[in-house]
Amino acid sequence: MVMHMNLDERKKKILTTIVENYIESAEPVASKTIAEKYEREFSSATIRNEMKQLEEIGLLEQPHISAGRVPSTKGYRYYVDNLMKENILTMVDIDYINNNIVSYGSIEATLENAANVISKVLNLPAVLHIENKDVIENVKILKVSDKILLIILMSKSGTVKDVIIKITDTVPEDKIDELNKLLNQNLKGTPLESLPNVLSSAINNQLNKFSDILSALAVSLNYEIKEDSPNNVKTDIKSLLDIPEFSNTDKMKELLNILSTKEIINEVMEKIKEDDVSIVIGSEHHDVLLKDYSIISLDMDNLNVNTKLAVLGPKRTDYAKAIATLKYVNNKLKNIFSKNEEDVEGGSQERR
Amino acid sequence: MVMHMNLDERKKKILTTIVENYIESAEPVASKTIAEKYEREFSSATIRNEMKQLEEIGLLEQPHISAGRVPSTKGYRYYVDNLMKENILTMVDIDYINNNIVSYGSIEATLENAANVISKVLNLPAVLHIENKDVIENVKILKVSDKILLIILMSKSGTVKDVIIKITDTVPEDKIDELNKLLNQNLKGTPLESLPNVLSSAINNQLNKFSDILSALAVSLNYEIKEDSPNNVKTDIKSLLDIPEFSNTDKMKELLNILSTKEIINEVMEKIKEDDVSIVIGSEHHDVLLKDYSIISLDMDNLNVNTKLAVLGPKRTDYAKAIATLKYVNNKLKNIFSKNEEDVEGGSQERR
DNA sequence: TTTAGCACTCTTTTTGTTCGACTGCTAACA
DNA sequence: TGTTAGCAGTCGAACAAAAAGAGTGCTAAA
Repeated sequence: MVMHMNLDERKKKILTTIVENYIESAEPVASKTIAEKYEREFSSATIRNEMKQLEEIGLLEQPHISAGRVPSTKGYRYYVDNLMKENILTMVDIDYINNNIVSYGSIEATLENAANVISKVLNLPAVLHIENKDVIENVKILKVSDKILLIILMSKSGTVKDVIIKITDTVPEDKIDELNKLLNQNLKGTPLESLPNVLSSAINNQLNKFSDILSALAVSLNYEIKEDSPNNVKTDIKSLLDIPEFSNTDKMKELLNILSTKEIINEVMEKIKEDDVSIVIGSEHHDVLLKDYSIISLDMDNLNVNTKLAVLGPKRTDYAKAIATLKYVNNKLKNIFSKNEEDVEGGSQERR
Repeated sequence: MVMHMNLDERKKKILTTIVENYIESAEPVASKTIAEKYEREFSSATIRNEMKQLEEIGLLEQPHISAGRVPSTKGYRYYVDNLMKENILTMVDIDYINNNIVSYGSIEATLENAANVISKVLNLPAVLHIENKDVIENVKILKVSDKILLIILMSKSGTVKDVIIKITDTVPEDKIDELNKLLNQNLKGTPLESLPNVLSSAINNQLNKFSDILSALAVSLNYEIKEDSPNNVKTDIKSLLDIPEFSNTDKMKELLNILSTKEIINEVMEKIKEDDVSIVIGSEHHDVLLKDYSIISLDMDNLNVNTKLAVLGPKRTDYAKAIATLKYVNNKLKNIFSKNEEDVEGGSQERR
């Protein structure tokens, strides 16, 4: 995907200026603006000539003949691959991140919070995709009181999920022991994700005499998993409305539509593969609906959880800042998770 | 608040038509439209005379001289108090509600889901306010494994909250028993809401030798409570954008602003008192920011949880449908909760 | 009391005009 | 050969004027 093309220094300068100017202002950039920026190192006429050539090789576009130039998808690509300088986050952003990236109870909650922080810093929607590869190691049933059972699911990696079940009739101790044994046999090695399915098929087969207890368990787990599976999009709509690209209703609807269409987001998330920040710009997307959007994403593996985090914005996104933010947050998260690993990872229970 | 005023039948007819027409179309209603609707039972000129009188008593307004009429706040009020017929929900809506109002694990989850359903049916933002008056009855600590403790909080009403705590150093059995005793002494009778505060002050006093365990508990509870306290607003932004009142960016921002301003929403929620559906229209609100909005709300008490559910819309809201929906959902919820009560209430653990 | 009809008002839509922002090109210049 | 000043040309944005349309209020008559 990396774009090579031999541009002379002046063309690089001009392209850089146009991209960065447009990212900031959302207005097409005129030759005069560039000439002034370089204090008339070259005249606007010269720049016009250069711009024309840049347009011919497809790096720039002109909304209409009497307008300035705007980067094309190829233009952004060239900029991202060759011209962009590393962004240094402002102290404000760094402080915000430092104060807000913290460890919550569970890995999931910690990551959700991180997605929220990223969305706030970049003022763009952040999409979080968590794939929990953890499998169940051990099941424990405790009788809390006469009519309350506690089922504790411990996973291979050491995380714990627990569910409280209220039952109608008292169950004798030995029955509970039996169920405990059976559950261990049936569930050991089951990935957390497929737990509800495995459980419901178990209810229909060997374990049907415990169907009361187990279906209560299934309902509760199902709710949790149902909750998480619609892609986890974090964004502040109010501030999105301030972005010129989304300040009209139709564009806003388009964006919301993209964000709520599982298929689109899933396809995007699945394609994230590299273990670093990756960027897909406008028409580089497979889906035409995304032709005006860019996605900056990060693939990170923490413990047994494969996490993908993506930020969706207009093509005119501050790529450098987005990358810097994702990387910085990622490092913070790595610290948190590795520290937890040392101590004894996690703080408490899996919530939300 | 109920409005009385002697209108003759024809005026009532006309007012009703104007309100209902405007609720449906969002366009000022013209005399001609009304005349046609009644198949020229009376001429448009007659209706114009009537409309003028209705305007004089303050029930109608005219956006400008050559426009039709729009109900004033007083007009809506008169309609709601005297003219409105009971709405019969469509089969589609009833089916949707029947299929989606179900009991989830906890009361909170069930109510949140209900708020979501209401928001979907009415296509308006729904605000949920849960005030849990339940107090802690009993605390139990279980040692799940060497480094994992489970703390179970049972409330007076029988609901259960539990938290898993991972600890660094193994704690001997007798220490745990001691902590358990102390916790019971300290927490019994504490309302769930003030748990984090009580806990953190306990850490600073008698219980400070268990601060490791207790602060982990506090963090986890804090997260939960922090999550819930920003008022629980359920809405689908995408479809809100289709409502004429919110289809421009500024109005949308205003709405989002209202919904995210705790003070406004809290004040509104606190005022909800009657044990039935109540309606506040436009300028009847204390807060001028709400002058273009109406709130239809429901106060329901389930078990130990005082629940208030409000729907916020433009003044041009379909009040009859809103009322019908709230009532219908409320009945469904009452069924669910009373059934749970019988069986053994709840299904499982408190989640989310 | 009702109503037909018309003058009047105000908004919305359309059309026309001007203004300004840029470019592209040409011709001159270094 | 590359650079630049200058100017004609293009197009959008802003503004103004004109026309169309929607409704009312009022008058006068039924």
